[in-house]
Amino acid sequence: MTQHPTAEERRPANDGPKAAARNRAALVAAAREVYAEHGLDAPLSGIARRAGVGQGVLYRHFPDRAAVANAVLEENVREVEQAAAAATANLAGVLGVLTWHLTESAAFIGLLHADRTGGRPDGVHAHASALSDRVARSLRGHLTDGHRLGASDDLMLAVAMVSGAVTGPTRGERERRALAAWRLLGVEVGPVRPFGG
Amino acid sequence: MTQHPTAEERRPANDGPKAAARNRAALVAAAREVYAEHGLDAPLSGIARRAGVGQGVLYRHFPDRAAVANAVLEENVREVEQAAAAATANLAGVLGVLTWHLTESAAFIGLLHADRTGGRPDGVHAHASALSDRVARSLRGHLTDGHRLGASDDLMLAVAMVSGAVTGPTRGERERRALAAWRLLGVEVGPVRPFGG
Amino acid sequence: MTQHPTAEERRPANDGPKAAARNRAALVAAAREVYAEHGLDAPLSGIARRAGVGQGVLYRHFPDRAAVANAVLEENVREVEQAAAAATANLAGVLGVLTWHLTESAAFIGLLHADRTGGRPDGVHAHASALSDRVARSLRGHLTDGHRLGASDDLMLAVAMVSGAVTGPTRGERERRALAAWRLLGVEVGPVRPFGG
Amino acid sequence: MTQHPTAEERRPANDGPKAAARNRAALVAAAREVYAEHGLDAPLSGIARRAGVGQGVLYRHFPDRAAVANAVLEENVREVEQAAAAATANLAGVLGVLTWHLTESAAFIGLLHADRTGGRPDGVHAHASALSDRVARSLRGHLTDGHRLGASDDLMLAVAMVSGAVTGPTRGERERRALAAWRLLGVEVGPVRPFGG
DNA sequence: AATGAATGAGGATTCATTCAT
DNA sequence: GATGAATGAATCCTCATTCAT
Repeated sequence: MTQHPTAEERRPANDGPKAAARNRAALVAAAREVYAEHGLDAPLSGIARRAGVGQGVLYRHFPDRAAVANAVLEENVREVEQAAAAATANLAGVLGVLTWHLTESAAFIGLLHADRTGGRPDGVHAHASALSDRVARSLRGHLTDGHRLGASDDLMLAVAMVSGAVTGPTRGERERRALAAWRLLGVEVGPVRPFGG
Repeated sequence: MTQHPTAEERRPANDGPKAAARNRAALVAAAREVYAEHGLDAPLSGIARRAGVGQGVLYRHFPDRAAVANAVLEENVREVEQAAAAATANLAGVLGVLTWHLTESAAFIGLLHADRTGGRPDGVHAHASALSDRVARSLRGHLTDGHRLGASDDLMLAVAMVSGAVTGPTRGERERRALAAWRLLGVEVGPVRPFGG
Repeated sequence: MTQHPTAEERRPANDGPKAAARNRAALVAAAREVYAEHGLDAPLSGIARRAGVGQGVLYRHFPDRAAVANAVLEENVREVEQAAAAATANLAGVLGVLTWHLTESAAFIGLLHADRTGGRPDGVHAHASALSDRVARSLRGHLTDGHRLGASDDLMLAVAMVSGAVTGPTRGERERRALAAWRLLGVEVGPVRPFGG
Repeated sequence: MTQHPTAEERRPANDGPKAAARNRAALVAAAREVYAEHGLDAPLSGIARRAGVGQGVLYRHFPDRAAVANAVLEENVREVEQAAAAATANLAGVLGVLTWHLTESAAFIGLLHADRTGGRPDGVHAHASALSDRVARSLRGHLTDGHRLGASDDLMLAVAMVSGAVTGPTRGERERRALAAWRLLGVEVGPVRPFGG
């Protein structure tokens, strides 16, 4: 009679190095969802659980809770940068992509509020400032002479304002409010969609 | 089993019932400061400490953490209402007072983001929605025909946008950014000052 | 904001998952002792301390204080059921085992007082009622025709009465009083001993 | 225009020494109710509130929580003593009065469990032992030769057993169970009623 | 490389008790 | 003599983080 391990005995699969990347992606995705549902202060354990991994894995990939938030934001910023770098890019189009991230990602909202003094986990703030700069750089490149938001500072201020407009409402409301906000600012915005979407 | 204070020693002064009102005011003031420094999730113990009272006093005056936040917001809203009710009030003047509160009170920032779904302590949200309505009512009364923000909804959206503009920066920066934000919106705003100030 | 362990120092041993079962058992045993010494309302922290584990471990194994008490009672009831299920079981023998548990386990005393309305932590009561039923079922099976406690209700009432007789006295006294109580009831009881003991 | 204090300004009536006795009685009555509803560990503040007096008054009359419980028990015992001292008293009658107190007073239940080691506020236990002795003395005087519970110890054991029988059930159930318990013990009990009732 | 148990500090909340008025 | 606010210790409970396996 051969013996085979029962389900209870079988150790969780260790898929080797391949799994590492997969786990990291799952964690970032889970974090994005959890942040959307429970805010940036949500327990890390919930993120690990939703990602389907142990707590240890989270710590293997991210040294602390700030690193998790940064990873989520990093993704958003990178997409905006890619949109800005595209051959056919123009300001309206990039703002459309940016607006999409504002409406889809609760964590991204407030990114542009980088100098904030309180309430955010340490480390998030520091990195956020750098990310905010990257967004500013991406937009600045497409700012044409004579644009209503002539100064780069005005442009980022406007982004912060739109961000304020979508803070709070449920996801469904956000796009409507974002577009209304841009309209109040007299700025033309391209279709609200992810880069390449 | 139950408690045994262990402290048969001295006991800090008990200023009697007279102190009640004073303590409540001290708590609200302390909360305002703590919120500004550490955000709405700051430990209640810190608020009590800064107010110079025991933890129990805080709970005597406010049943839960939402009640503390509500008390702080209530003060802000009341001032805006008073400004709106003044005989000589006009929209620009009321917005000036409103803007002052946005720049001075971190807790007030985001009040107009009432429908937010996550991350805020329960109960804050519910009351915030009502407070937001009171602000809307106060402003609406002074909205003149043909104003750039003709619809009341646009007006509150604009307030939320300015709120976004001042979220994050240190206090010194806020007034400058708030005024810049109103300028981008093409809205005239009176002097930024407290009601009666 | 959140936690900062402050303790970059040493850290007690973590015996790994193997310890889980051991810890749970240690907690139940510790709870039994603590209940005996300080009653059902004793602080959970004391139970964790006596079990030699951190507070968190207690909460990992038992969601709330009711669950701890239930786990302790569960053990008592299971032993009675096993005694009743034994091939050679008869009423006197089962009552002997039951009596042993009454005299040894302060938490078990009062289990049969299930409908109590006040003073017990919520949840204990609910489960206690079910446990009481299991005891009743175990005894009923051995109730012979013409027994002095002919009705099953009378039998459980008698158990409650004996329980009352042993409530309070120190452990040494309990067995004596329990036997005296059964004698007053005119019921024959086998040797007072644990099942299999 | 004469002035009269508004309701807000009027200080609570100070009815002088007369009120003292009234307050004490109100506190004991309130304690009895609160104990029945929430158990012996109920907050003292609730007792004061239900008595309609400030917390300070409670502490004026009773030095600590044990004193409150003792005062409640004292009343019960005194009634039993009075029943025992009555000219026409006999054992059945006194047991009827005793039983009434068992069924009516949650605090009285368990009094006869005097040697209990844990869970009760310190000081209750000590006094309870003395009270228990007074009950024993009251009953002993009416124990006739040849009674089923010939020894005084048996008599008090029986009382403890009946006490166990009524611990837990809702008030409505208690009298029924108490009578059933006495029946199982083969003891005749007079009408269950307060002394003089 | 993953798991998930354990630790333990921190923050919330509740009362017993004191005391100025 | 009464009131009820204040104090603050104790307990509950929740996570961030570590680490044996």
